[in-house]
Amino acid sequence: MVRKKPATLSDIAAKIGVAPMTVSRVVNSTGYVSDRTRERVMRAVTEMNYRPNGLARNLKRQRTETVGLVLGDISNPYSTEIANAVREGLTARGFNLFICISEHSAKEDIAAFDSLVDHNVDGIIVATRSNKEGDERLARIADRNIPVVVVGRDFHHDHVDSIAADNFAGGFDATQHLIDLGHKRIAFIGASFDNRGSLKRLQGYLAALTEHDIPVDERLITGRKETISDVPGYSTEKIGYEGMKRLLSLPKRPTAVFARNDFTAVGAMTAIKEAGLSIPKDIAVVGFDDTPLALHTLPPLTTVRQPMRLQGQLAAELLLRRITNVEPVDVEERILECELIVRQSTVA
Amino acid sequence: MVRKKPATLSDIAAKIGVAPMTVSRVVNSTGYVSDRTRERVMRAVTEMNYRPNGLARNLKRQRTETVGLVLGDISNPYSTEIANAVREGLTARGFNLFICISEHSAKEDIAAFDSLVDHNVDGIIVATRSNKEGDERLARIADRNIPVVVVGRDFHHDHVDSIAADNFAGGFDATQHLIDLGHKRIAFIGASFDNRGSLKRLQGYLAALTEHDIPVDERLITGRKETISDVPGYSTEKIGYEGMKRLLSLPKRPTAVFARNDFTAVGAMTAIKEAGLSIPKDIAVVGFDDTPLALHTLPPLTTVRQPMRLQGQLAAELLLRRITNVEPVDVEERILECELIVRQSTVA
DNA sequence: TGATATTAAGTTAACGTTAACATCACACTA
DNA sequence: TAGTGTGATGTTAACGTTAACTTAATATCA
Repeated sequence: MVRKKPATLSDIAAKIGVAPMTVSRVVNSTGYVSDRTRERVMRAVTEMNYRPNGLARNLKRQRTETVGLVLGDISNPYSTEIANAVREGLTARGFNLFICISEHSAKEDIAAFDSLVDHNVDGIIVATRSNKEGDERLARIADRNIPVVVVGRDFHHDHVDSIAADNFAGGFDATQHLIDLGHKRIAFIGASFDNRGSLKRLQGYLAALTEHDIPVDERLITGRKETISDVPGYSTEKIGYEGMKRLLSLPKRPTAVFARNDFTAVGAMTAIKEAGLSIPKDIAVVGFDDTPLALHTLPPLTTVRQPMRLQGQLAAELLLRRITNVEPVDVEERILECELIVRQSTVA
Repeated sequence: MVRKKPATLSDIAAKIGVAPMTVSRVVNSTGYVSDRTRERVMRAVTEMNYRPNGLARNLKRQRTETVGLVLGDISNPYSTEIANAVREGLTARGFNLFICISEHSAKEDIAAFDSLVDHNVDGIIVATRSNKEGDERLARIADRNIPVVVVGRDFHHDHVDSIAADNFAGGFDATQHLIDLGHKRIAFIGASFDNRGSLKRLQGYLAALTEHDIPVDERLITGRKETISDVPGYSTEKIGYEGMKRLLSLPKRPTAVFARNDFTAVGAMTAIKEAGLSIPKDIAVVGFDDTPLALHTLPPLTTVRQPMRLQGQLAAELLLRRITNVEPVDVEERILECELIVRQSTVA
């Protein structure tokens, strides 16, 4: 498309017969400029629809006042809440936020990192799941002393802060709650047994069973076997629904299910109700995340609340600390507590 | 924080005793470079952890291969789906996507536009709701011949393409469907009567009633009176729940409700079930958007599907057309059809 | 064998801005 | 009246890259 060249500082300067520097001073409200000159410049700026070229400005200034946030699948409340909290923390301090999406693939993770680095953002917050190539690139970025903070990602580096919810404890508590209610056959929906290496919620579930000498029955752990390229990365209603169907067809069905997240729990609940069973009498259900939805299921969903906003706030705070501090700062690795919210899907 | 200066082209060049241009050629795989030199450069690049400075490169090249997307509240499937579709369309063509969030306030809208323009993005897709100041700024940006496409935003400009779902027809069809089923007292949840000026779904509802000579009862239209600064902008389960409660307490309650979106519908369904009423026998429910959730409510939700992905795809396509085309292009203003999906929340 | 390509570099001058310094006029002070 | 301050500008040289041009060596061909 024919794009007439946008006006530059020099264009304005030439038009009214002053030095570009004078225009720069007006535009940035720095240094001395007489009222008369200022006004003439202003008029020209408006007339020519001038906007400073950010690239040139940032190149010269060596900072962009912009932060990048890399999210996986954005269609889940976790990403969303974090993004909002990060944004609030940053805009309050005058920083812009650019969000990049990488649908949980290493390649896209890297592409996102690179495009942010290429735009010279002042720092990066990463909230995608860990993967080998991505971690390597991230380490290289951190090596270059670009401030990086990871959220909910298993990544460690000399000067990368990390924040995560205590998913293990959350999974443990959820399962413990069901055990306390007398359940022995407790299912897990949302991942396969093979994911136990990386999925903390599943680990918590397994640990709780073990602690109470309840044997682990692999048939009770159901859900897509997760790979990094799964899209969406977030476990869905569909997975919950189908997983529950499978569980219901077992010779001896579970009396309780712990779903990996609320969406999955909702899908499971649908399957349970369709089978004509009652919640929690026949089968108790626990979710995870305490999304707004959890209040509006029938019955309302018992779930584990993770402090999503807090994670975002902290991420913004720690990143700004790194960006602003002249002195090197110590690494912070925070694990935040989760809270079991008991509702009627487990106790009538 | 102590940030040791990142290596530049010249640093590499100095280190191995060649001209910066030669390094540039290696890095960009352009022009002629001997194998020996190439290899030496490559080694130095790795050794010094060199990455080209995107600001400088883009400043020189006068393009960034980056597109900005401005979303309102990202915590709703509409934003999410559009973002994903846009992203797909762009990455396929080698463009990066930066997403900015503006919680539906004019101020933040403008801040987002500005920060994108400042980073010299090659084009902008705007999917936030219309507001006066924002529209003005957007017009100024379009005046500068920066490619702009709006999605679901009521904005018209000589060279800004626009895309939207036919929300009016969707609202009409949903209401028509309920009328066809014999309903006379049909409520609308999710906005107030005062929003009829801007809310197409509500207009469709009103038009359908009028066409069938059903008098409009303002008490049956309930929901937050919307202002631009509402956060989140998306109508929620809570609003649906509370709205339905109000409707149920009316002397003569409705026999059907059309909810502004699926979330609102889910909230309404909870309220209906809590009141011991049956869906659809006592009260029929229609939602809007056909989110994944709609399949997993009980009963499954009748809803209006709007082509979210398509909107995103088209937006990417039209924007790329503007970015790529050397010739001026005609304005495209597309209104996409919606589709009524009938499920058991209206017909048993 | 000279003419013409091809390969492999180097040089120069921007892209648009601003930090740092320089200049000059004028007012004020001792 | 010289000395100092300060207000209002201008000048220069980067920031890191690359397009466009130049140079020089080597290869190819009639």
